Amino acid sequence: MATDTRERIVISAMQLFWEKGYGSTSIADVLHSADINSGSLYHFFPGKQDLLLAVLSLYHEGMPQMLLEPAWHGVEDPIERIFALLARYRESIVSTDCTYGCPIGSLALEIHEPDPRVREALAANFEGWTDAVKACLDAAGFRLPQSLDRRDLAEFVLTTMEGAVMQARTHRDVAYFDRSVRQLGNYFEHLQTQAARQSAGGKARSRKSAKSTAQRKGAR
Amino acid sequence: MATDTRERIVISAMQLFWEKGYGSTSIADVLHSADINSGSLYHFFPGKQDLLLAVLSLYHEGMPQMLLEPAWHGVEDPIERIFALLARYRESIVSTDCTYGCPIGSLALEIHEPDPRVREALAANFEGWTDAVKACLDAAGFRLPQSLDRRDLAEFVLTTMEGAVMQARTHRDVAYFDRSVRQLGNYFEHLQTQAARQSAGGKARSRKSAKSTAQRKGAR
DNA sequence: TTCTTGCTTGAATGCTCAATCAAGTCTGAT
DNA sequence: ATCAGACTTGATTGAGCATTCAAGCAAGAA
Repeated sequence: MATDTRERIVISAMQLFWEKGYGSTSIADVLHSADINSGSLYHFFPGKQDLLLAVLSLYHEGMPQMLLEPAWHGVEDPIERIFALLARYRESIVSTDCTYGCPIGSLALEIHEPDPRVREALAANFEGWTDAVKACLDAAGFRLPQSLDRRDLAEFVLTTMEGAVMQARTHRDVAYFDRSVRQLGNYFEHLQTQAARQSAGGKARSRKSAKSTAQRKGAR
Repeated sequence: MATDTRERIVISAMQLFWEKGYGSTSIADVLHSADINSGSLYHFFPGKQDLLLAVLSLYHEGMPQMLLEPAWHGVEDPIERIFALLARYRESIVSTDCTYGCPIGSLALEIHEPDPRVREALAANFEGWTDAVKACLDAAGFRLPQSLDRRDLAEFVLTTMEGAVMQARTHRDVAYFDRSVRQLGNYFEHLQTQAARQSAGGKARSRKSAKSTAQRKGAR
């Protein structure tokens, strides 16, 4: 069936781009992996780049089912969910012997002169990721300081994940990932004790704590 | 002169790998940029990969002069030096219209099946970077908690830089870099107030604070 | 049955690339 | 002056690449 072929192509490409990168994956690789001929591929996709766009779409649209749901299964606490998400990436690093990393991050750094549509698709993937983390941070409510911008922190979680994956892959050692995540955990603990202190003090002097909410540093 | 040619080749390759990446830079690009013929290049380097190794060596050996000294000129405070280093990367992002990032990070994620020597050269560059940051953290002495592992934090600074650069490049917007660095700054402030609290309390109950030093979480 | 449309086949095209090599030139030592 | 070794020249090779295309197939509509 036609849909089936198209799907096989995209899945094969997704896997190969993850393993070998975009540039090092040839169309012939995809054809072989999906067990089709070049004509079929070019029937569905004008060129290699459009195939990349389809892969990035699949990552974006599949994020809830392919990434978030498995990571969050059985985890309800919003802050735990953030670290469960990071743990999911850890598993993926370990299960590939520290050779593959975050597919989006790898593509983002590999492609130096991206077509605007590719760049936007990459950015949309990052955006979706941080949105998911931000939702957790919002759900954490008063456990985090009110003065804290939750989107900034969500972006920082992504920053940590990507930087940590990069080092683990380069050193072929998950411990590099673990140590960075532990530092992020330490930061979260600091933030939570700060929030606890503020809300404890806030009951005594509620007018002042209201002021500190307005005090947010970075207006976006 | 011979040395001159070799140097021109490596400098050209360094620039091109940064701009276009390793895979997208052809030998012909290097030949044109260095204004030489292929025979000369292959006289000095057995192949393209050896040229990459030479570039990575140059980054590694040139780090003090090419990166640290300019970044730290006029900055003495060790913690300020860390953020001055990050500010240097910020400049480089801005001056390339958010198109280029950290050359080492880009290469680290671009090259998927690296020759062991390439992987080690990349790792050595990261190591050199974190060593430099760790030296700052060591110099910060009691301003940071004694329970804190300074190498872990140094790695976390690199993590932040790489992740922040990646996002700024992908979104073509330095603000992403700035926000992550600001979060790191916030973490540093927390650490410093924690250290201040501990050392203030430590004077009163010095035996207990000695215990908290031994309490370090992550034995490496 | 016949036609149309969506899909498939796989050889062919033309290009780019890393790497090679035989023939040189330049330099400094003897 | 002669020679050796270091370096340079630039055309050439051959492999791999993305993409094209003419020809075919299958299945539902008319």
